[in-house]
Amino acid sequence: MTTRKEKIASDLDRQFAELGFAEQGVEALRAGADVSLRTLYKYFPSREAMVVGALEYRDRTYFDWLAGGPDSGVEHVLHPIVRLGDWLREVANTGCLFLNALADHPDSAAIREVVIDHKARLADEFRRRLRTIAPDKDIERLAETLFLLHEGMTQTARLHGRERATAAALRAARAALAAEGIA
Amino acid sequence: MTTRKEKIASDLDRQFAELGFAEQGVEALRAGADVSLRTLYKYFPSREAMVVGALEYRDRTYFDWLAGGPDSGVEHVLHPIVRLGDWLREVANTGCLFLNALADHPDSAAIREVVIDHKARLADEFRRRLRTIAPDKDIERLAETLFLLHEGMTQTARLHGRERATAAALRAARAALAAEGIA
DNA sequence: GCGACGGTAGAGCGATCATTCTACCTTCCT
DNA sequence: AGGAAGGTAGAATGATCGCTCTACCGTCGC
Repeated sequence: MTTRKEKIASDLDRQFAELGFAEQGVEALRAGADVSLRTLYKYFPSREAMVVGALEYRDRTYFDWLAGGPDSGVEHVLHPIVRLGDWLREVANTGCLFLNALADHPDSAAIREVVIDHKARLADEFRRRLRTIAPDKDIERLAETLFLLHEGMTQTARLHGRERATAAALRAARAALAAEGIA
Repeated sequence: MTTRKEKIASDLDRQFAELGFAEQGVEALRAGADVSLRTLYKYFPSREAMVVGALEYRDRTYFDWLAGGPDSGVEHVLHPIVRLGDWLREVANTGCLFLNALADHPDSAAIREVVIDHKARLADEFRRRLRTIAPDKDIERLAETLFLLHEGMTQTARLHGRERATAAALRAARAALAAEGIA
């Protein structure tokens, strides 16, 4: 079931991703979501709430999108990085939506919180997957490395292109796994 | 010799780094640089020019700052990553100034250009250093990987802390070098 | 039929922004 | 001394912003 709020949040997310945060006023967001200003403010009572709503929407859909793929082995661990490559192909390549939001609203505690939550969830995803292939090892350092590669890939894709960034991230990830004696 | 314009550019850079781009109006920039509005506009005739001026200033100083350190071996190659750790300690930890500028002004061709130039120069720095330790190898893939780690480290430092991000980047860089049979 | 309800359109408000302009001051060359 | 050059302070301007408000409309149940 898609609620009306969910539909609007999806439109907001798409607009922020395509056009950035700074250059997108509330009136433009309203037009893009095809609702009246009053209705928009009913569900998101301030511009900041619209940004938070869009980020929360993307947080939800991103982890759904991550599901599937190989369910064991090294490929299972590397799947979020491969999948990020697909994501970067589908959406406009303007870097990480969460970090862009942070850059545009450095003083908003609510936005900072949702960004940190999303990134923490992503780091946990890597830990969870690593434990499936190395249950008796300390995988914390590897999890940090994979997270770093994931972040770097998003930013690098803007400058070096998606394919080269993905390949570099995967190469480095495999080397890091090998260096720790995994796979 | 420090020109007046250079001094103002340095003040702009500091202010953008500490407080971000979005929340810093021209009047605040003027106060921070301790000049009159007219003088500020004389050297930087628009707000966009102020952003470009600050980025160009940082581009210049960053490569000066990078000089020094070990002048051969793997440590020479990894020096930009180590040095980035120092940089992240000195300045406010708000991510990469260049990518933040891009996030805040997605439609400005001038800003996009200076960002891309800076990042290309950084990638070249890694290529140059790699050639000193592996003159007869194809180091392009390694250069891409080191660049990716550098970018990822900046972003990860905001969330995982500077030390852990630096350590993860260095570990992954050494593993990548080893995987390619270097060092 | 009709009133309540939940929606729309869009004008209006106050604040803030980038930019320009006026008026004055200091410094230094001749 | 005098005047040009180049600085200052800060008010004025016009545009834009986030947000609120008024007025109106279609669709229900009864």
